[in-house]
Amino acid sequence: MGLDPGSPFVAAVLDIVDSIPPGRVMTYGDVAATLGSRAARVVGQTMAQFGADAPWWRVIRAGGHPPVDHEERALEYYRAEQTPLVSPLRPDAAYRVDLSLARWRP
DNA sequence: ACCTTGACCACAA
DNA sequence: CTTGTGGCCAAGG
Repeated sequence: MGLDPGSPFVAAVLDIVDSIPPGRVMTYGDVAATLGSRAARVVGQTMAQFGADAPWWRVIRAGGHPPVDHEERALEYYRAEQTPLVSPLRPDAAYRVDLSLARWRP
């Protein structure tokens, strides 16, 4: 179940993700919009199924949060790539990427 | 053709 | 911060 692996949409999404430079990010919606689409969810499905060999941590949600259930692994990449983060005000709150600095627009 | 399922999004309360 | 609502779109049943 899932997307067609041969779909042009899938290939296009992965091309864009591969083009995001280290330390920068795009939102799911940004990737879709770059393809002239509003299918942010389908971008998410694409990453879930075919994103393992792509820099998946550079595609995040519109609020700056990394993909659900991948926050810990993503953080390691952000530290290594010097991706600008927004430190939580409260220690228990989730971290976010600083989109105003890190957002990449092709 | 209808319904459900998602690494989603915007907005309101 | 949290929920809820409505919208989006491809794939599969």
